[in-house]
Amino acid sequence: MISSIAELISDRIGTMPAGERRAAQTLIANYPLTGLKTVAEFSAAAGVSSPTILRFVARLGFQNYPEFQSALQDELAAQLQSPASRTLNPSSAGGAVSPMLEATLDNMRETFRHLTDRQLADIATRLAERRGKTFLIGGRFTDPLARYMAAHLAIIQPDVYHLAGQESIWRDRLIDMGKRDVLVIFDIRRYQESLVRFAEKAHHRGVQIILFTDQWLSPIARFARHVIAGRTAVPSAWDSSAALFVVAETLIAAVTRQLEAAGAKRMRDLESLR
Amino acid sequence: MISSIAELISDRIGTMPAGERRAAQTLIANYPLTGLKTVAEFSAAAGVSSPTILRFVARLGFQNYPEFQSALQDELAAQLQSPASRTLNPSSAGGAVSPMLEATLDNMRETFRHLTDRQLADIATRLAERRGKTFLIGGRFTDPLARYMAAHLAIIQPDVYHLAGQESIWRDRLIDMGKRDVLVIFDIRRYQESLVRFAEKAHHRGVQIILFTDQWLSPIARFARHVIAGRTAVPSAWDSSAALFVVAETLIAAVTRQLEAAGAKRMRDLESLR
DNA sequence: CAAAATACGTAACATTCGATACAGCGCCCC
DNA sequence: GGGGCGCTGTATCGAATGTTACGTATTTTG
Repeated sequence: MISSIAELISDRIGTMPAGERRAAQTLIANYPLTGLKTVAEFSAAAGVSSPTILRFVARLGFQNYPEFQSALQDELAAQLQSPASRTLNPSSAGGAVSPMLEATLDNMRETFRHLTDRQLADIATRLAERRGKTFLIGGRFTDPLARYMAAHLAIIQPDVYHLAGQESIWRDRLIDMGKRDVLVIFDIRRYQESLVRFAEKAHHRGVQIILFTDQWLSPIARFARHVIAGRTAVPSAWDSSAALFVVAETLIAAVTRQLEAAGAKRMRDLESLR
Repeated sequence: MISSIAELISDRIGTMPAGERRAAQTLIANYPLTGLKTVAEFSAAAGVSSPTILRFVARLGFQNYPEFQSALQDELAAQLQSPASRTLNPSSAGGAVSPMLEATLDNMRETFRHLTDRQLADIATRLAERRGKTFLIGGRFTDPLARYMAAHLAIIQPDVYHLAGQESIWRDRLIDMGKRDVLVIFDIRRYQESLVRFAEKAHHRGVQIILFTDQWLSPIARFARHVIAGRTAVPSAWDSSAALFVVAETLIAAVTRQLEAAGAKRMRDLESLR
C-alpha cells in the first residue's frame, strides 16, 4: 500500500539507475520542495541533466512533469490542512525501524526528565569557567562521545584535552591534573575497570569529575561531582548512547552560550588562522 | 515588522482594487498553494484575468511572478524544516534545555520520516554481506560518529577499518579499495574538500559509498550509492549530529541482527580472547 | 452631469519551459 | 577481448508560460 509519493520513491529507489537515484535522493532530502521547482532547477540541484529528471518522474508512473508537480501539490495541500496527520504518519506502522526510534525518543525524554535545567546550567558553568584544564575520556564505545565533545569545547576555549590511546598514556597525564581541573568521563556498561581506577586517582588529586553514565550508574559515580544518567535500553543487541549524546550536545550549546563573548573572539581568531 | 508574505498581503489588502483583492483572498484561502501554480491557474481560481494576478504580485513588491513564487517556496521550506515552529506549542515549559531537546526530537522524527524501512534494510544488507572490506571516515565533527559505528561493526565482522589521522594517511589506503568494498562517509556542513576529493577517487575505483550528510546534501551525494540526510538544525551555535547518530545506531542494530548467526560466534570468540 | 483617472480584460509577443531525438559512453555478458 | 545493451548528456523542437500594449468599462472628481 503506497499512499505518498515519497513512499513510492523509496520503494523503487533500489531499482533505479545511478542518475535517477541521485534525483530521488535530492528530492527526498528536501521533500517535496525540489519537486515543485522547474526541471532545470531540479536537475541542477541533483547534479544531473534535465532528461534524467524527466525519466525519473516517468519511472514513477507520471505521464509528464506537470502531472508530477500537481500530485506533489495535492499531497502538500493535504498535509498543510491537517497538521495532525503528520505526527501519525504511516511509517510508524510496523516495520523494523520504528521500535528503535521510539525507544530512543523515549530514552531521551526520560533522561531529560530526571535532569533539571539547574543541573545542566551548573555543569555548563563549571565547564565554562576555565580556572583550570578540561580533560575528556571515554570507554570502549563511548570514547567517540568524548571526542565529539572535546572537538567542540576545544574550539571555544583553551586547555581542552581528549585522552586517547593506551591506558598508560593517559595515566601518566594524571600528573598534570589538579583541583582546578575538570575531568569528563563517559562510562556505561560494561564499566571499564581501567576507567574506574583512573577516575579514583584523579579524584584523589582533587580533580572535579563530571560523569556520563547509564541509569545503573558506573562505580565512578562515587567520585563524581556531577552525574548524568542516560537511558540506554533499546531493542538491539547493543546499548544506545544516543541520550548521552544529546545531553552532550545540549551542554556544548550551553557552554558556548556562556562563553559567547570570549568564545566568539576565539572562534574568529581560529578562522583567521586557516 | 512583516516577516511572511501572508502578513504582507493582509497588511495591504485594504488598499487594493477589487480584482486584486479577490486574488489576495483566493491566495490566503489556501495559502500558499495557489501561489505556486501558474498564473493562468491562479487567475482562474480567483476568477480574474492573468494581468490582474501579475499586477497583484507587482503591488506586493515583486519584480515578476517567478520571484514571487521563489519567495513562497523559501517560506514553505522554512516551515517544513522545523515542524516544531508550526505546531507552535507553548505547552512545553520554557527553560534553557527544552528548546534544544524539542528540536532534537523533531529532527529525529523528521529524519526518519524521510527514511523508509526499505532503505535502511538495503543499507544494512550491504553492510552485512561482507564481500569486501568496510571503511568508515568522518569530517571534523563527525569523525566520532564514524568511530562509534566502526567500533561496533568491527566486533561483529572482520575487515572493518576506521580511517583516521592526516589526509595523506587515508588517501594512501585508497590502493586497498576496490569495487567489492564499502565506504561509509560522514560529511555535514561545512563540507570538507578533502573528503569530497577522497570520495571521488574512491568512487572511481568502484567503491560503493554510503553517505551520512545533512539535508543540504554534501557534494559527495553525487558519488554515493546510498544517502542518508539527517536534520541538523537546533537552537545552538553548532549543528546537531544527533539524528545521524541515531540512524547510525539503528543501522548497527540492523546489521547485527542480520549477522546474528555468524556474528554471535565471532563475539564468543572475541570473548574468549580476553 | 461631464471629464479624467483608474481598473480591468483581450490579444499579441517574447521567453522560458518541458519534451524528444540522437549520439557517446560505460558496463556486463558471452 | 568483442559485441550488445542500457544509461546519460547535448542539442533541438514545439508548447505553454509570463509579460506587455492597448482598448473598454468603471469609478471618481470637479
